[in-house]
Amino acid sequence: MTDPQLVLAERVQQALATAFGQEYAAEDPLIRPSQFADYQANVAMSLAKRLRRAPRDVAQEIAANLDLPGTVEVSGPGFLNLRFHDTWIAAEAGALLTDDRLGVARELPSKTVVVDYSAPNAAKEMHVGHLRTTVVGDALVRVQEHLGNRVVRQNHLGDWGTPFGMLIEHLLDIGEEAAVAQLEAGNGNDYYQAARAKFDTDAEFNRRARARVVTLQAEDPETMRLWRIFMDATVRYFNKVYTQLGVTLTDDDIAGESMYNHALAQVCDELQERGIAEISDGALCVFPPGFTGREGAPLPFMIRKSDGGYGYATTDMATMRYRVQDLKADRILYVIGVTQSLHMQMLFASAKMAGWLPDHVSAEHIQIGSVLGSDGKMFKTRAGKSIKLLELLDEAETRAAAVLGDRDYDEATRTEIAHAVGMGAVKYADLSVSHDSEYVFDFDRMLALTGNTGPYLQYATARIRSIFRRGGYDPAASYGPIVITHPAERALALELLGFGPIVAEVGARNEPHRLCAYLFDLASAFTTFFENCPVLKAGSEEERQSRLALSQLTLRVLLQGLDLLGIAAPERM
RNA sequence: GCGCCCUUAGCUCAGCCGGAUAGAGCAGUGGACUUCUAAUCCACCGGUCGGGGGUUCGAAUCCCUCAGGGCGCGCCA
Repeated sequence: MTDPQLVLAERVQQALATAFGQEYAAEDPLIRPSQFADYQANVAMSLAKRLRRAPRDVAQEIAANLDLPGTVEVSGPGFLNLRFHDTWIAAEAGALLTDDRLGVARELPSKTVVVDYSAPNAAKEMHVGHLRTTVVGDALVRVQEHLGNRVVRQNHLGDWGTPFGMLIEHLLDIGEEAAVAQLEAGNGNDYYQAARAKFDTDAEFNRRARARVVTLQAEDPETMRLWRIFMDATVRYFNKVYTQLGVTLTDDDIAGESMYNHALAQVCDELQERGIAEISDGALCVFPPGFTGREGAPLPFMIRKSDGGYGYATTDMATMRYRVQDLKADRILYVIGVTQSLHMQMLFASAKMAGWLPDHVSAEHIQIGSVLGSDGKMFKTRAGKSIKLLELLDEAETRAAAVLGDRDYDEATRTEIAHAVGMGAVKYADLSVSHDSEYVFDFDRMLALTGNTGPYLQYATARIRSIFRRGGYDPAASYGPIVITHPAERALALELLGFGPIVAEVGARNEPHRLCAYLFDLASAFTTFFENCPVLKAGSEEERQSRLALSQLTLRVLLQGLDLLGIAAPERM
């Protein structure tokens, strides 16, 4: 199976070399999708000036030397309209039938990709934003693994720091059992606020909380026991969210801030000794070049506060070193909110100064945009409180069940479908918009069965399965060969060839929304095919075999694509 | 004050490594159901791509500038 665009690029480059000399063989042929053909090449116009010839002449000359499994025509000021032969498309699509990777190439050489995502903070509210970093991160992880890379998931939990003093004291106040119950139930927010309120108003509690921070830092056994009780209960809640969502994170992927506690002093000492960090106003800071704050003053990346405490900058530096030196990362993806942009830039710059982020390692901040309510502001309830994630997910399933209407399913099947559709809707909404843009959360829109939604794609797979079921065919059996006789068959087959390239692109650019757009286009192409080309009632056995093959391929690509997004597709809807 | 991001159809968003007449979904209007799941489809309507300037054969896309909005900016993480 070959990427159509690559085929065209190679052929056009050959033509360039033949027509204008070997030095043009590596020229980018500027292959782009076209509304007038399958693809177009725009290289003639960009080359015209250098060749001192009219663009149209250049285009003519390329066309004359072009050897294609298709046709070429010069158009407009110098566009090359490229069109494949039907037989070529049919043969390439046919090759997918026996390719269990559906045209997705493995990345060679394989890389080690560390993906930092989800990272809820146990000492802060977990909100819809965490849902998005989790969902997007998990999709990126799935794509990277499918591309053959070694993926190391890192759930950088906020599980350490000064707030844990008051959180532990509050646990003692209300009792371990009550605390665990509250945390497991996902009421960590209420828990935090109760602790906070006492911390702010109750002098005695405040004193205890501060003292508790000290024993925590010293890893006093009893304090550590309490801390573990708190964290275990909290993690059980996180896991509930992950399980319901179908996220691949497990306890093995937890690599929270506490894990780096021991490295912090050494990080600071080393950076100070090497002159990379300096004392400023009593705090130890790195001043990476190019960052300025008020009045042009250099902006500090503070790795030790003046009171000797450490902040997240310190932990992040230790984390970077660990990922590069111990995990042997080739790429590190930080799937973190866009609001952390400046911090990330300073982290990367500081780590480079320290030599902990060498040039051959690529650290990338996958900026996650905020999720907004219908009022265009941060997604909250009317009371201003954050919405609890489990409640939100449950509501998605309830609404999904309602969308299913009165289809004739038994209760268990119904629940199962509602679960898949509800989660698919929520996840697809997070994934189908470019990850760095904000978007407005809207149940009605994400659960719609029409348009670019998860349920629409799931429904598309259910319909295809229905064809096989109705006809008594097995979608896993082999069909074909593929013969193209109708434009809708042609368009569908060509679309199928685009799966491998789009997955590679998503892996390279970390942009799952491109896969969403592709799958939606594919589903649309299938619908057009479905409307125009009877499968079971095809005119001949040959035609039926061909159309079954196209249907089977579409189903497999949709399922594989949805799986890469972390979305399950029910057999029926 | 400094820095980053955003502004594309009534709404929600793509497109932004420059390429032909700027796309999709929803909403609106008009069609298509004795069906391979009509919950799916088709067509139409709808935009001076925030304003202005520049680079270019060609700009939604690159550069400058202005306006409006968001976010961040030494001791929270």
